[in-house]
Amino acid sequence: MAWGHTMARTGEMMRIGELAGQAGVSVRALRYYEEQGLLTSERSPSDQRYYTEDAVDRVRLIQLLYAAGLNSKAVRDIMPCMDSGMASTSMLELLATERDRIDERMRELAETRDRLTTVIEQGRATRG
Amino acid sequence: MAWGHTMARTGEMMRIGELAGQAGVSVRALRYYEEQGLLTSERSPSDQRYYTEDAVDRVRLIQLLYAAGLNSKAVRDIMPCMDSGMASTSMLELLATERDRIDERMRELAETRDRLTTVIEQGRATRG
DNA sequence: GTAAGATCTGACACTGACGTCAGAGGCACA
DNA sequence: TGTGCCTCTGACGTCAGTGTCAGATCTTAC
Repeated sequence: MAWGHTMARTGEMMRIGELAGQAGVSVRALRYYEEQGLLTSERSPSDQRYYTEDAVDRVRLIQLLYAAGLNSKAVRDIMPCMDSGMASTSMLELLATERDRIDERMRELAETRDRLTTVIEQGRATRG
Repeated sequence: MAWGHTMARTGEMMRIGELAGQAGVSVRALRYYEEQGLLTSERSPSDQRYYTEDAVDRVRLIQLLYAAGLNSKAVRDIMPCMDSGMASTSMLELLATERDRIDERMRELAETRDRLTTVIEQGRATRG
């Protein structure tokens, strides 16, 4: 599976279905991520996408960021620093902003959970 | 503002615009909540909605539950127990399930925040 | 009584992250 | 050389939580 000089790595690469399976997302989602500029792929001469193992972690990170309430644009903006570990001052601000947003969401979640817990305790007490 | 025997409370009531303002949501959202069975209102003879003060907290709770990732149906299902403090066994299970879901979301958020923090620290170290 | 603003009921628009389908082509195995 | 599964692009569908608009009615202030 080496289609010439365009290949980056000679290690085993996987096609989109396998990546989807390993990362626990749909094939459609992966194509969508690529469309949004969050994920890249090598293409075979017949335009089939091929990925390295690294892509699995990357996809999981994307999912984490989505789950944290970031949208495609926000994810696209911060992915470069997540990759490189390098960040300009403005990037650092962006990262800090997103982190603060996550903290805020965690506070809200904690409040909601506490309210649910209260009701649960109350209900258990009521019915012995 | 007493339109007869249908009125529940003689205390001051507010119209939809004021509730929206106090609860920090749009008028449209309030009508949607009612449509979904999450919020009720007294109606004047000319079909204008009137709310008591309690509605403010209720709307905030709805928002909290939405923010926690519950959809309309889930909110509708658990609101009765939130109101009454009473819950059947199956209701308690439902509440516990939702609480566990929230715990899981909090864990994910914590992980994401930690990863962001790592990158931030790294970036700060890199540029002094 | 009249003008201004709030509210009413539909109903269609929109956004984001996909699902789903159609029609065409690729890959592997016999 | 078929056959069965995978993948491709493109495009429309979905779902939730609204935004927005139209046209009518209500309320409030002067």
